[in-house]
Amino acid sequence: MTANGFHQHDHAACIETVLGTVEQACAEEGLQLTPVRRRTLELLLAEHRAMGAYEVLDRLRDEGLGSQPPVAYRALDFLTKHGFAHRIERLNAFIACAHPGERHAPCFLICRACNAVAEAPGRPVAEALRAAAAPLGFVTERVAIEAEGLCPACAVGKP
Amino acid sequence: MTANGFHQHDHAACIETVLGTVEQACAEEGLQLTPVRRRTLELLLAEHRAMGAYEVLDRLRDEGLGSQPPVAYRALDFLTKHGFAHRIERLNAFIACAHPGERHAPCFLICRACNAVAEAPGRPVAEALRAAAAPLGFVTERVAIEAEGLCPACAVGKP
DNA sequence: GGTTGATATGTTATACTGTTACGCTTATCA
DNA sequence: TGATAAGCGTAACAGTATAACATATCAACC
Repeated sequence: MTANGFHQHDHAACIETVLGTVEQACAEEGLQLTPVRRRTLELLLAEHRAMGAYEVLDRLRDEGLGSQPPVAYRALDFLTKHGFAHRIERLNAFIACAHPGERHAPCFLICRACNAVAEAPGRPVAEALRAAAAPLGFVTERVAIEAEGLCPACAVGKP
Repeated sequence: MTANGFHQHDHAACIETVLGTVEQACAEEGLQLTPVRRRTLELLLAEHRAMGAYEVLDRLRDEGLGSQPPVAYRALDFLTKHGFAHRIERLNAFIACAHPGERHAPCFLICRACNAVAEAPGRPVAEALRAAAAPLGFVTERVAIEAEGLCPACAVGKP
């Protein structure tokens, strides 16, 4: 058991579930979940936090799965492009998607104290953003919605 | 006249207005609008677009106002900290605030074609984000809300 | 006047993040 | 079988950001 979305949960089971979902999605869409890509996703899932590209690269290198930055960036690009992972702009880091398969506009809550990142239901927020953009004639394609603050655990007793 | 917020406007007048507002705000709050800080703000205002820190630094260096990265970063930190400029996470860049003084949760529209950045009314979006975060026990302190897409000018004819 | 503390700046070095470019391998398919 | 595309390996480099330490300035205070 470890923290995810600020809550305790069965970590191993959640990894299995997500991996299975992603495998299925790749099969259905003809995407190649190659060893590097799969292992990268597994690393993100195992950590259950936002990881920098170079942090991922270090792990991959340890396992003989690529030693140069482009290897990690390509894998992360693949994962983010297909919604299996997300990029946290504020942290220049990446996190495994908590709900792969579901078409969702993610929104992230970043704890400034412990760096935990939770994925919150972002549909209403994304809609509000689109609504704000439309009057200006702006065509919204992607959104990055991130809140920084304190997670429940860190909010207790910390100013 | 040049583009701001995807619209034409009187550029010189808008620079004057903002500078005046910021000067007043600094006076009232006892903040030091030093030469480097003031010039940095002027640069951002004159360009009326998101500028990278090193781009700002190059200009400052040309004018003998500091030649090393920390100089630019400190000035930009000061401006963003006090709401006179904003950081665009998606671009690793900075832009002068269009409405200094007004307490506002900014939300940005970034054109992926011409890189123009507009500041849109973000209050409803920020509120929606807070509403999404609260049930998880997250205490929101700052928000970064950015939309990427096409501005009105670039949306015409471009796919 | 001199001291002290707070704030801002100057400077060096370094760390972190991301991309370009090129070549090789493999899989696929006409 | 040859052409094409996708993925990976590698080297080199470009862009972004900070740590650490020195210096300067100025106001408050004794």
